[in-house]
Amino acid sequence: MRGMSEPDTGASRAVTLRDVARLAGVHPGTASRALNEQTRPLVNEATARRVLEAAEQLRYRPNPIARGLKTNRSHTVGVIVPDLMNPLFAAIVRGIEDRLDRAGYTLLITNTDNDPDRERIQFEAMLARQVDGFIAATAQRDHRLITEVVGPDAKVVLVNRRADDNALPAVAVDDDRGARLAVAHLIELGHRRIAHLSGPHLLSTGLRRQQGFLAAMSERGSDVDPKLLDSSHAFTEAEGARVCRDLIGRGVPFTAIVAGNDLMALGCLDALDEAGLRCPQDVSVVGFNDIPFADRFRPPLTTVHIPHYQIGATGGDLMLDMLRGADVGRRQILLDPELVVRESTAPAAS
Amino acid sequence: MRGMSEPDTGASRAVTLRDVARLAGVHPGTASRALNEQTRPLVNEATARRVLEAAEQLRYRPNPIARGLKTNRSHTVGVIVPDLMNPLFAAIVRGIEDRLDRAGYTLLITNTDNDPDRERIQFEAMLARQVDGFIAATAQRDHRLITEVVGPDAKVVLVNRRADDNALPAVAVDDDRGARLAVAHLIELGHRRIAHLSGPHLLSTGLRRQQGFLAAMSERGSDVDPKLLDSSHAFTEAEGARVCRDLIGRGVPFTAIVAGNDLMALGCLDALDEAGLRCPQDVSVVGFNDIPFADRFRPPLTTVHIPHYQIGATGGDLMLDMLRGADVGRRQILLDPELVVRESTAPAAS
DNA sequence: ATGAAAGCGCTAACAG
DNA sequence: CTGTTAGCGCTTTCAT
Repeated sequence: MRGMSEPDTGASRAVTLRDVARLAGVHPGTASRALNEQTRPLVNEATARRVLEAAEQLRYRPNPIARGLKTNRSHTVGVIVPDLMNPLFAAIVRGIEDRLDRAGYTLLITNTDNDPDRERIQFEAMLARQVDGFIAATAQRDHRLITEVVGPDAKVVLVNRRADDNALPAVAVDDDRGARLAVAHLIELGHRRIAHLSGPHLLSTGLRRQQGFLAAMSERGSDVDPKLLDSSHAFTEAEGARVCRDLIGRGVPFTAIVAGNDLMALGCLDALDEAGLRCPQDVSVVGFNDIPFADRFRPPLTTVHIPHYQIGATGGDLMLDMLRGADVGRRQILLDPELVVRESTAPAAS
Repeated sequence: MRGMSEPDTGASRAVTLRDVARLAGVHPGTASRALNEQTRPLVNEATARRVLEAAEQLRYRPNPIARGLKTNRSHTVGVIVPDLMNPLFAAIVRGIEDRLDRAGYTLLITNTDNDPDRERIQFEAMLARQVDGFIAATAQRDHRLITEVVGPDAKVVLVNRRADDNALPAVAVDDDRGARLAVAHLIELGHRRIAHLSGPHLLSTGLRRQQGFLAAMSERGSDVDPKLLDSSHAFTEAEGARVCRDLIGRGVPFTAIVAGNDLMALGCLDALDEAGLRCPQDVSVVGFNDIPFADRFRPPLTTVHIPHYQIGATGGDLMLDMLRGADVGRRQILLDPELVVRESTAPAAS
């Protein structure tokens, strides 16, 4: 009868706790206690050693699935980002991974492409998979979507985003300060007619940067022509190009643009180019985020640097705190942005 | 006694199959059958409907952990890449994710930074987590590391890499053809003294591209000066710069470089710049991969385009085939590269 | 200090 | 067609 095809999962039956226990000549319960850091003190030292050795010898690997079923913890954390192909989020995820991995957690990573439906589905899928917590970089300012799906007392931390009411712990950059940095730089270069093309106002990074921009401009006595203000539907090159084309089409003069982020800045460069305007000779452009390769672009992009990796790492730490049962409340960790001056900005053409 | 702090996993006890069964007035076994596509035909239609409704009403979400423990399948696939921050791999992962997600699989993604120790650890961790299969973009030409760790009959597919003996199913690009495309282009531009700075020869992409380069050169009657050949320790900007500096330092004249990949090409640009050589006026540079933003670089990079997303998607499909029990054997799927001419190449200075 | 036994949530073999 | 039973691999009372 052999040769009958079995389900064949590919693995030659894994060694289980019982195998270890048998080899060590103890009861599985004892083996479990010996193998577990926490409970090891409960067991005779010599016995423990025997169990450890048996485990070693059999190359025993505990099955976290089984453990999770019992303990109701999966040692898994869900990470939800708009798009991994955006180098900003890739970097943030690396930061998260490094911290969580070290603590024995595995990541479930997923992209939403900023589609709320997809986001909801992904949250639910992760919930079903029993993740112990969520780290989200997709959140809208109004975090109801998340809260509704995962419930009020799920462990959630936001990265590179904040909720309006600060109800969710978050690690982000001080967008207001970042925008001010950009404005200050342009003003120093002699620019007065500065446009701001912001990201979607549903996102904290879209709205707050605009608020910072507006505040900085008014504090420096520069009125902002509303015609020099617009916001995109997404933080993408295509959307950056679109709003920039609109801006140019309005015929209102301007000598500089503060873009919602680097990708939008890239779109602006395209639109300017199409219109025969050169950067920085005719129009200066400032981005936001300082994504990898920003220094390689043509021209190298002046932009507001944010500590990508650090945002992720700090977010990971925050999640670990929560996972350990700490009450982080509605902690908001704001990291500092920094202006990086490169070649997409120049003195205003007078 | 209430108020005693319990483990508090954050979730208010999830609704289980028993709850559904109770509400529908059936035995949990029946509920299970009704809920499962596969086994639904086994149960009375009316009963099934009742169960489905109960499930709906309670917002029941099956617990895949528990299911997995029983069925010995986790519906999870491990994805191992060198570095998600490399836009090439981010794109490949998106391709994988789209296919697998659609089929109900969840991804465990991890980076190795090309560290074999880390790679081994990650494979083991995923194995412990009971993944149903592995998709690896990290594999060395000698795949022993993988095979040793996961065993001979684990389900593995390689993406953007191949094993020397073709023992592992793989989705990759025809590196040989890609390299030939690059050489043909340069020769047409009048270049004769062409250098090749390849990636690590431990990786198929490092070696095969070099072989293609060599073959193309000799077929076209151009001898290759061994002094114009070198290989790096990693596919990175830093390594590209290093080998290019070495190349320049050797004092052997050359007018063009075929770089192991785009990142190395970027490093070459840096090294050329340091040496006061301009690209493309003095030296032409061709990359490989056509990573996102390659068209934005200074100068826009002439490079061999490969279908990133498609590699991932096809790899995902291949994995799904295996997961469904198909015998894919040692199938090697080779996708076609395409030369994209931009501004980092120009006619040879005579 | 250790063994016994129950059970996490689910599926599957077996009855009926 | 449906209920019963057992058990996936592990942890955790409860005894002893």
